[in-house]
Amino acid sequence: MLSIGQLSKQTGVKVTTIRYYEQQGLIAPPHRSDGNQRRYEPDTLKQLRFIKHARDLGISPDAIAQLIDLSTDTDKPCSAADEIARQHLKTIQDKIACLQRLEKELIRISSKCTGKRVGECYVIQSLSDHGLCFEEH
Amino acid sequence: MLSIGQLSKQTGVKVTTIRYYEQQGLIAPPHRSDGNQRRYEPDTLKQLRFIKHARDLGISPDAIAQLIDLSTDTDKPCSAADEIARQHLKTIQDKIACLQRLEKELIRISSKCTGKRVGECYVIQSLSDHGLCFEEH
DNA sequence: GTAATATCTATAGTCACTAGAGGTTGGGAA
DNA sequence: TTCCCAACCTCTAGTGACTATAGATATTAC
Repeated sequence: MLSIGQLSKQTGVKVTTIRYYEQQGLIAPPHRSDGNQRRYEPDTLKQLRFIKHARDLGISPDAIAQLIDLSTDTDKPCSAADEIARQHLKTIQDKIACLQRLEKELIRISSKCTGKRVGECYVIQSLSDHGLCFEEH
Repeated sequence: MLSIGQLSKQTGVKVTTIRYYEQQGLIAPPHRSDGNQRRYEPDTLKQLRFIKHARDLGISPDAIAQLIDLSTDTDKPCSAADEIARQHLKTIQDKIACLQRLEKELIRISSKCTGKRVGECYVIQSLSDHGLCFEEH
Protein backbone atom coordinates (compact mmCIF):
# COMPACT_ATOMS: atom_id res chain seq x y z
CA MET A 1 0.00 0.00 0.00
CA LEU A 2 1.30 3.42 -1.00
CA SER A 3 0.53 6.86 0.34
CA ILE A 4 -0.26 9.59 -2.15
CA GLY A 5 3.16 11.12 -1.50
CA GLN A 6 4.97 7.87 -2.30
CA LEU A 7 2.90 7.48 -5.45
CA SER A 8 3.81 11.02 -6.38
CA LYS A 9 7.55 10.49 -5.85
CA GLN A 10 7.61 7.26 -7.81
CA THR A 11 5.69 8.60 -10.80
CA GLY A 12 6.68 12.27 -10.89
CA VAL A 13 3.02 13.30 -10.83
CA LYS A 14 2.31 15.96 -8.22
CA VAL A 15 0.13 15.10 -5.22
CA THR A 16 -2.46 17.71 -6.13
CA THR A 17 -2.52 16.45 -9.70
CA ILE A 18 -3.15 12.89 -8.53
CA ARG A 19 -6.16 14.08 -6.53
CA TYR A 20 -7.28 16.05 -9.58
CA TYR A 21 -7.06 12.93 -11.76
CA GLU A 22 -9.15 11.04 -9.21
CA GLN A 23 -11.75 13.77 -9.24
CA GLN A 24 -11.80 13.70 -13.05
CA GLY A 25 -12.28 9.93 -13.04
CA LEU A 26 -8.91 9.11 -14.64
CA ILE A 27 -7.98 6.93 -11.68
CA ALA A 28 -10.33 5.11 -9.32
CA PRO A 29 -10.86 6.39 -5.76
CA PRO A 30 -8.47 4.31 -3.61
CA HIS A 31 -9.06 2.74 -0.19
CA ARG A 32 -8.54 4.95 2.81
CA SER A 33 -6.62 4.52 6.07
CA ASP A 34 -8.45 4.71 9.40
CA GLY A 35 -7.54 8.39 9.38
CA ASN A 36 -9.05 8.89 5.92
CA GLN A 37 -5.79 9.10 4.00
CA ARG A 38 -5.52 7.58 0.53
CA ARG A 39 -3.82 4.16 0.32
CA TYR A 40 -2.98 2.87 -3.14
CA GLU A 41 -2.41 -0.63 -4.47
CA PRO A 42 0.94 -0.98 -6.26
CA ASP A 43 -1.05 -1.43 -9.47
CA THR A 44 -1.91 2.25 -9.36
CA LEU A 45 1.74 3.01 -10.06
CA LYS A 46 1.36 1.43 -13.47
CA GLN A 47 -1.90 3.23 -14.20
CA LEU A 48 -0.49 6.58 -13.21
CA ARG A 49 2.64 6.02 -15.29
CA PHE A 50 0.40 5.24 -18.22
CA ILE A 51 -1.40 8.51 -17.67
CA LYS A 52 1.78 10.51 -17.18
CA HIS A 53 3.42 9.04 -20.23
CA ALA A 54 0.41 9.79 -22.36
CA ARG A 55 0.18 13.35 -20.97
CA ASP A 56 3.88 13.88 -21.64
CA LEU A 57 3.13 12.90 -25.21
CA GLY A 58 0.53 15.66 -25.20
CA ILE A 59 -2.47 13.34 -25.37
CA SER A 60 -5.49 15.04 -23.84
CA PRO A 61 -7.04 13.69 -20.62
CA ASP A 62 -10.19 12.98 -22.62
CA ALA A 63 -8.34 10.80 -25.08
CA ILE A 64 -6.55 9.10 -22.19
CA ALA A 65 -9.89 8.30 -20.58
CA GLN A 66 -10.91 6.71 -23.89
CA LEU A 67 -7.74 4.64 -23.96
CA ILE A 68 -8.34 3.50 -20.37
CA ASP A 69 -11.87 2.51 -21.26
CA LEU A 70 -10.54 0.55 -24.20
CA SER A 71 -7.84 -1.16 -22.19
CA THR A 72 -10.24 -2.47 -19.56
CA ASP A 73 -12.05 -4.45 -22.24
CA THR A 74 -9.19 -6.52 -23.61
CA ASP A 75 -11.27 -8.31 -26.17
CA LYS A 76 -12.13 -5.28 -28.24
CA PRO A 77 -10.17 -4.68 -31.42
CA CYS A 78 -7.41 -2.18 -30.77
CA SER A 79 -7.94 -0.20 -33.94
CA ALA A 80 -9.59 2.50 -31.85
CA ALA A 81 -6.50 2.89 -29.69
CA ASP A 82 -4.38 3.02 -32.79
CA GLU A 83 -6.70 5.65 -34.21
CA ILE A 84 -6.14 7.88 -31.18
CA ALA A 85 -2.37 7.53 -31.53
CA ARG A 86 -2.50 8.27 -35.25
CA GLN A 87 -4.79 11.22 -34.72
CA HIS A 88 -2.36 12.60 -32.22
CA LEU A 89 0.57 12.02 -34.53
CA LYS A 90 -1.15 14.17 -37.12
CA THR A 91 -1.67 17.01 -34.63
CA ILE A 92 1.97 16.83 -33.60
CA GLN A 93 3.16 16.96 -37.20
CA ASP A 94 0.96 19.96 -37.95
CA LYS A 95 2.32 21.71 -34.88
CA ILE A 96 5.90 21.03 -35.91
CA ALA A 97 5.33 22.35 -39.41
CA CYS A 98 3.73 25.50 -38.05
CA LEU A 99 6.47 26.14 -35.52
CA GLN A 100 9.11 25.71 -38.16
CA ARG A 101 7.55 28.47 -40.23
CA LEU A 102 7.56 30.72 -37.16
CA GLU A 103 11.15 29.79 -36.46
CA LYS A 104 12.16 30.83 -39.94
CA GLU A 105 10.43 34.16 -39.57
CA LEU A 106 11.90 34.87 -36.14
CA ILE A 107 15.38 34.11 -37.44
CA ARG A 108 14.79 36.50 -40.31
CA ILE A 109 13.38 39.16 -37.99
CA SER A 110 16.06 39.08 -35.36
CA SER A 111 18.98 38.70 -37.72
CA LYS A 112 18.16 42.03 -39.36
CA CYS A 113 18.10 44.10 -36.22
CA THR A 114 20.73 46.82 -36.30
CA GLY A 115 20.45 47.42 -32.56
CA LYS A 116 20.40 51.19 -32.88
CA ARG A 117 17.10 52.87 -32.12
CA VAL A 118 13.59 51.46 -31.82
CA GLY A 119 12.48 53.87 -34.52
CA GLU A 120 14.37 51.80 -37.04
CA CYS A 121 14.06 48.43 -35.31
CA TYR A 122 13.27 45.63 -37.69
CA VAL A 123 11.63 43.51 -35.00
CA ILE A 124 8.95 46.05 -34.25
CA GLN A 125 8.58 47.08 -37.86
CA SER A 126 8.00 43.58 -39.09
CA LEU A 127 5.62 42.75 -36.28
CA SER A 128 3.63 45.86 -37.18
CA ASP A 129 3.46 45.02 -40.83
CA HIS A 130 2.24 41.59 -41.68
CA GLY A 131 3.01 42.29 -45.31
CA LEU A 132 6.69 41.92 -44.63
CA CYS A 133 6.18 38.22 -43.97
CA PHE A 134 7.21 35.68 -46.55
CA GLU A 135 4.43 33.35 -45.56
CA GLU A 136 1.13 33.23 -43.76
CA HIS A 137 0.61 31.78 -40.35
CA MET B 1 -13.84 55.94 -37.08
CA LEU B 2 -14.42 52.22 -36.79
CA SER B 3 -16.86 50.24 -34.71
CA ILE B 4 -15.52 47.29 -32.76
CA GLY B 5 -17.14 44.94 -35.25
CA GLN B 6 -15.41 46.57 -38.22
CA LEU B 7 -12.11 46.44 -36.37
CA SER B 8 -12.75 42.79 -35.68
CA LYS B 9 -13.53 41.95 -39.30
CA GLN B 10 -10.51 43.80 -40.64
CA THR B 11 -8.04 42.22 -38.21
CA GLY B 12 -9.47 38.80 -37.58
CA VAL B 13 -9.47 39.43 -33.83
CA LYS B 14 -12.77 38.58 -32.20
CA VAL B 15 -14.88 41.37 -30.72
CA THR B 16 -14.72 39.89 -27.24
CA THR B 17 -10.96 39.48 -27.55
CA ILE B 18 -10.57 43.14 -28.51
CA ARG B 19 -12.43 44.16 -25.37
CA TYR B 20 -10.27 41.74 -23.41
CA TYR B 21 -7.11 43.33 -24.80
CA GLU B 22 -8.41 46.74 -23.79
CA GLN B 23 -9.10 45.49 -20.29
CA GLN B 24 -5.58 44.04 -20.12
CA GLY B 25 -4.10 47.33 -21.26
CA LEU B 26 -2.76 46.05 -24.58
CA ILE B 27 -4.76 48.67 -26.46
CA ALA B 28 -5.91 52.05 -25.18
CA PRO B 29 -9.58 52.66 -24.32
CA PRO B 30 -11.07 54.30 -27.42
CA HIS B 31 -13.48 57.20 -27.70
CA ARG B 32 -17.16 56.41 -27.38
CA SER B 33 -20.19 57.27 -29.47
CA ASP B 34 -23.09 59.21 -27.91
CA GLY B 35 -24.61 55.82 -27.20
CA ASN B 36 -21.44 54.62 -25.42
CA GLN B 37 -20.18 52.36 -28.19
CA ARG B 38 -16.46 52.11 -28.91
CA ARG B 39 -15.21 54.15 -31.88
CA TYR B 40 -11.68 53.50 -33.05
CA GLU B 41 -9.18 55.62 -34.96
CA PRO B 42 -7.87 53.86 -38.09
CA ASP B 43 -4.49 53.70 -36.32
CA THR B 44 -5.89 51.05 -34.01
CA LEU B 45 -6.04 48.71 -36.98
CA LYS B 46 -2.27 48.78 -37.15
CA GLN B 47 -1.84 48.29 -33.43
CA LEU B 48 -4.22 45.39 -33.35
CA ARG B 49 -2.52 43.77 -36.33
CA PHE B 50 0.77 44.12 -34.52
CA ILE B 51 -0.76 42.35 -31.53
CA LYS B 52 -2.39 39.65 -33.61
CA HIS B 53 0.74 39.00 -35.58
CA ALA B 54 2.80 38.70 -32.41
CA ARG B 55 0.19 36.41 -30.81
CA ASP B 56 0.14 34.24 -33.93
CA LEU B 57 3.88 33.93 -33.49
CA GLY B 58 3.13 32.69 -29.99
CA ILE B 59 4.56 35.72 -28.21
CA SER B 60 2.86 36.13 -24.84
CA PRO B 61 0.64 39.16 -24.14
CA ASP B 62 3.13 40.16 -21.47
CA ALA B 63 6.00 40.24 -23.93
CA ILE B 64 3.80 42.11 -26.39
CA ALA B 65 3.07 44.75 -23.77
CA GLN B 66 6.82 45.13 -23.34
CA LEU B 67 7.30 45.53 -27.08
CA ILE B 68 4.55 48.16 -27.19
CA ASP B 69 6.19 50.04 -24.34
CA LEU B 70 9.47 49.94 -26.23
CA SER B 71 7.97 51.07 -29.48
CA THR B 72 6.37 54.17 -27.99
CA ASP B 73 9.81 55.46 -27.02
CA THR B 74 11.50 55.50 -30.42
CA ASP B 75 14.81 56.76 -29.13
CA LYS B 76 15.61 53.73 -26.97
CA PRO B 77 18.04 51.17 -28.35
CA CYS B 78 16.11 48.30 -29.85
CA SER B 79 18.32 45.60 -28.39
CA ALA B 80 15.57 44.89 -25.87
CA ALA B 81 13.06 44.20 -28.62
CA ASP B 82 15.58 42.00 -30.34
CA GLU B 83 16.15 40.18 -27.05
CA ILE B 84 12.44 39.35 -26.80
CA ALA B 85 12.43 37.98 -30.35
CA ARG B 86 15.56 35.91 -29.71
CA GLN B 87 14.19 34.61 -26.44
CA HIS B 88 11.08 33.53 -28.22
CA LEU B 89 13.06 31.90 -30.99
CA LYS B 90 14.79 29.75 -28.40
CA THR B 91 11.46 28.64 -26.90
CA ILE B 92 10.17 27.74 -30.34
CA GLN B 93 13.26 25.74 -31.17
CA ASP B 94 13.03 23.82 -27.89
CA LYS B 95 9.39 23.05 -28.60
CA ILE B 96 10.20 21.80 -32.09
CA ALA B 97 12.95 19.51 -30.83
CA CYS B 98 10.65 18.10 -28.16
CA LEU B 99 7.76 17.51 -30.55
CA GLN B 100 10.02 15.77 -33.00
CA ARG B 101 11.01 13.25 -30.34
CA LEU B 102 7.32 12.64 -29.61
CA GLU B 103 6.62 12.28 -33.31
CA LYS B 104 9.27 9.58 -33.59
CA GLU B 105 7.79 7.67 -30.71
CA LEU B 106 4.23 7.91 -31.96
CA ILE B 107 5.29 6.66 -35.36
CA ARG B 108 7.01 3.73 -33.70
CA ILE B 109 4.01 3.05 -31.46
CA SER B 110 1.32 3.15 -34.08
CA SER B 111 3.27 1.34 -36.76
CA LYS B 112 3.50 -1.75 -34.56
CA CYS B 113 -0.16 -2.12 -33.89
CA THR B 114 -1.49 -5.43 -35.19
CA GLY B 115 -5.09 -4.30 -34.97
CA LYS B 116 -6.34 -7.46 -33.34
CA ARG B 117 -7.30 -7.26 -29.69
CA VAL B 118 -6.57 -4.60 -27.07
CA GLY B 119 -4.98 -7.29 -24.93
CA GLU B 120 -2.06 -7.36 -27.35
CA CYS B 121 -2.24 -3.75 -28.52
CA TYR B 122 1.13 -2.11 -28.78
CA VAL B 123 -0.26 1.40 -28.30
CA ILE B 124 -1.63 0.63 -24.87
CA GLN B 125 1.29 -1.58 -23.92
CA SER B 126 3.88 1.01 -24.72
CA LEU B 127 1.96 3.78 -23.05
CA SER B 128 1.78 1.61 -19.93
CA ASP B 129 5.47 0.85 -19.93
CA HIS B 130 7.76 3.79 -20.19
CA GLY B 131 10.69 1.37 -20.38
CA LEU B 132 9.73 0.54 -23.96
CA CYS B 133 10.69 4.05 -25.03
CA PHE B 134 13.91 4.67 -26.83
CA GLU B 135 14.29 8.09 -25.34
CA GLU B 136 13.12 10.22 -22.45
CA HIS B 137 10.70 13.08 -22.67
C1' DG C 1 -41.31 53.89 -37.40
C1' DT C 2 -39.96 49.38 -37.04
C1' DA C 3 -37.22 45.38 -37.20
C1' DA C 4 -32.83 43.28 -37.42
C1' DT C 5 -28.34 43.52 -36.16
C1' DA C 6 -24.59 45.27 -33.40
C1' DT C 7 -23.05 46.72 -29.25
C1' DC C 8 -22.89 47.45 -24.14
C1' DT C 9 -21.63 45.60 -19.15
C1' DA C 10 -21.08 42.09 -16.01
C1' DT C 11 -20.59 37.52 -14.84
C1' DA C 12 -19.43 32.80 -15.38
C1' DG C 13 -17.25 29.07 -17.91
C1' DT C 14 -13.19 26.72 -20.22
C1' DC C 15 -8.84 23.56 -19.52
C1' DA C 16 -5.52 21.35 -16.81
C1' DC C 17 -3.84 22.19 -13.26
C1' DT C 18 -1.71 24.87 -9.04
C1' DA C 19 -1.83 27.24 -4.60
C1' DG C 20 -3.56 28.35 -0.21
C1' DA C 21 -6.16 28.14 4.23
C1' DG C 22 -7.21 25.71 8.07
C1' DG C 23 -7.54 21.45 10.17
C1' DT C 24 -6.20 16.14 10.97
C1' DT C 25 -3.11 12.01 10.75
C1' DG C 26 1.12 9.15 10.78
C1' DG C 27 5.56 7.80 12.06
C1' DG C 28 10.00 8.55 14.15
C1' DA C 29 12.72 10.48 18.16
C1' DA C 30 13.11 11.79 23.26
C1' DT D 1 4.32 7.29 25.75
C1' DT D 2 4.23 11.59 24.45
C1' DC D 3 5.53 15.01 21.33
C1' DC D 4 6.45 17.09 17.05
C1' DC D 5 6.48 17.96 12.38
C1' DA D 6 5.92 16.51 7.85
C1' DA D 7 2.45 14.61 5.24
C1' DC D 8 -2.16 14.39 4.53
C1' DC D 9 -7.23 15.94 4.30
C1' DT D 10 -11.14 19.06 2.07
C1' DC D 11 -12.61 23.09 0.08
C1' DT D 12 -12.06 27.19 -2.34
C1' DA D 13 -9.86 30.30 -5.32
C1' DG D 14 -6.38 31.52 -8.78
C1' DT D 15 -3.88 30.94 -13.34
C1' DG D 16 -3.82 32.52 -18.59
C1' DA D 17 -5.97 33.73 -22.51
C1' DC D 18 -9.64 33.91 -23.83
C1' DT D 19 -14.98 32.46 -24.84
C1' DA D 20 -19.88 32.47 -23.88
C1' DT D 21 -24.06 33.99 -21.94
C1' DA D 22 -27.81 37.15 -20.26
C1' DG D 23 -30.23 41.11 -20.40
C1' DA D 24 -30.22 45.81 -21.74
C1' DT D 25 -29.31 49.59 -25.18
C1' DA D 26 -27.73 51.58 -29.79
C1' DT D 27 -27.38 51.80 -34.66
C1' DT D 28 -28.71 51.02 -39.28
C1' DA D 29 -31.49 49.70 -43.25
C1' DC D 30 -35.78 49.76 -45.11
